[in-house]
Parts: sequence; C-alpha cells; structure tokens
Amino acid sequence: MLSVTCKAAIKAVIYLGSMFKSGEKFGIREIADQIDENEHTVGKLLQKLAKAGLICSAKGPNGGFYIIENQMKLPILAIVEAIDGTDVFNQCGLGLHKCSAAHPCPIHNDFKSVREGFRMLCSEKTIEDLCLPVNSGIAYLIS
Amino acid sequence: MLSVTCKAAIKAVIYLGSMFKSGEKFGIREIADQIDENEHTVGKLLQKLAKAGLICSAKGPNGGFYIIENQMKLPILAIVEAIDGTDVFNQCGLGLHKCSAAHPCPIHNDFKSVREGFRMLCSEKTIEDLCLPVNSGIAYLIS
DNA sequence: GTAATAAAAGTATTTAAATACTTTTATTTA
DNA sequence: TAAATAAAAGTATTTAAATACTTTTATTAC
Ligand code: FES
Ligand code: FES
Repeated sequence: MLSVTCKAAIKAVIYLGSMFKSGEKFGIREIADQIDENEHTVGKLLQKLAKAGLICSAKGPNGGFYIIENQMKLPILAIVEAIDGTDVFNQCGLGLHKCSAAHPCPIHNDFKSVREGFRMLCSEKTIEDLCLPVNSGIAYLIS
Repeated sequence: MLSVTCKAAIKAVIYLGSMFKSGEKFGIREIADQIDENEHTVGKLLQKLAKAGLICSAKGPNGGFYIIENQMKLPILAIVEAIDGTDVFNQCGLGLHKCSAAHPCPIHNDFKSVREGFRMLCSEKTIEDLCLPVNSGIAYLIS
C-alpha cells in the first residue's frame, strides 16, 4: 500500500506529535530508535517533511526535529503526499495506465471503493488524532 | 497494493477466461500481448499458476495455456495467494511486524477495515464474474 | 523415429527502493 | 571567535523485484 519510507514517516511524525507537549526537539537517531526504523531512511525522510513544512527542524546544539500546533492538525494524507505522492490514491487495481470510469478494468468499481476508503482514512485522521491512543498507551509505534 | 506480477497474473487469467468458450490454447507471447505486459514476466507467472492448479498448460505444437470450467469458479484471491502470498491481507498499515488488536498501531481499526474490504473483493469476485464485463465490452484488460 | 513447437526451468541483467556513508552548513555555547 | 553539535545534502552500496536470455523437456505431426 504505502512504501516502507512512507510508513516510517507517519510513525515519525506521530512520535513527534506524542512528544509535542514537552517542547523538546529530537535527533534523527532518537526518532529512528523510537519507531524502530532505519536511521538513514528516517534522516532522509525527516528532511523531506521539514522542507514540505510538515515538521520543523533546527540545526546546531540542542537542535533537532519538532512539531508545532498547526502541524498537529494536518491529516496524514499530507505526509503520504509528501513522501509517496498521490499515485496510491489514483492507480488502477489491475495496473492499467489510467484508472477511469470511461475505460475501466474489470474490478474498477469495487477497487475504487477500497481505494477511496483508504483515502478517507488518510484525509480524516490528523496527527493529533493518532497521537491520542499512543499517549494513552492503547496504541504503539513499535512492535 | 499488489505487485506488478500479480496484477499481470489476474489480467492473464481473466484473458484466458474470456476466451474459455473457444476451447483454444494460448501461448505466452499472445497472452502478454493481449494484456500489455512483459512477455518474460508473464511466462514465469503462468508457470506458477499452472503449477498451483489455477490454469492448465500443454507443451508441444498446438500447446499453450488454457482454463477449464472449475478454474473459472475460483476467486481472484487464489491468484493473489499463489503469486504474492497472503501478506497483503495481514500486514500492518504502518509497518509493525505483526498486525494485532492486542498490540495495535494508531490506525489499526480503520486500516483493518480497508484491508478487509480488499480481501472481500478478492474472495468474492471469481474469474467468471470478471470475464463477463470483458466479454460484453464494458471493461478492458489494456489501456 | 525425426523435426518442429511450445512450455518449463534455470541463470543473468536491469531497475528502483532502501540503506549506508561522507561532506557541508548552520547554530549554539563557551 | 573557536569548538561542538546536529541537520542538510550529496554520493555509494545493497537488496529485491522485474525483465531478459538460454537451455531443457514434453508433445505433436509428419
Ligand atoms: S480502471 Fe482499474 S481500478 Fe479503475
Ligand atoms: S497493527 Fe497496524 S494495522 Fe493492525
């Protein structure tokens, strides 16, 4: 569904969100540890997210990545778009070059429903929403 | 969602199904052409499907791949399982090693619904079902 | 039985994602 | 201002999927 990098990105941002109240900044190493993902992958992806304005970064001593109130309100759709792009929400389930109702593949209607369900999930859930269960200990970012 | 190979497999089997009545057998080259997929990929995948009993094959002159009545009744789930396995129906949406309600990720419930929707699609639609719209010209296997 | 045909099988190459490494730049603190 | 810190950026390697090539085996037709 999503790339390894994109799933790591969502977990990284939720981690930052769950630490939002502390006001702290977090280094690449620490974030990678907390979400059990590859350090280098996480480094690259955090830079992309910062450049896209989805998280904030600060260089130098006491620097690191952090998230601000406005960013907490963003849907995870924003993260998916920044990392994987919008293909996942538009691609044909059987690999036709273009998904369209005018020239559909045999599973078009049913697949479109599934795909729209996933898009809905991504556009309705905000970082803030997903931090709640993590903060209250009923959902986890690591296995 | 599914690998390129798996999507090609579904299209290949639907193509064979749509030609079922003719009683003909079809070569790798012809099938690959008809579904606009790589010839080598199609060759490999047809062998796997034949070995799994999802389609039939015959060597020699006038040989090729074909499908029989019983096989037309199979859900496309059988194809997905033969090519990609069952991971797609069990994996965590955020990449945790194991998806479980006891140790869920923050999107577990919603993602599980989406995933179940896709499984439902795959287990309810049979080859036969998906051949109908192709035969009546309202769905297509190529762009 | 020989030749032709087409799948089966095994191996090799290509490509893109993921992961790893290195250098540079900005910021803070002393 | 100098040293330390940590992100930013660029490059390289690894890995797995996809694609390409080659050889073998089974079947048919003559
Ligand atoms: S055309 Fe295949 S999903 Fe829309
Ligand atoms: S634990 Fe993530 S989808 Fe179930």
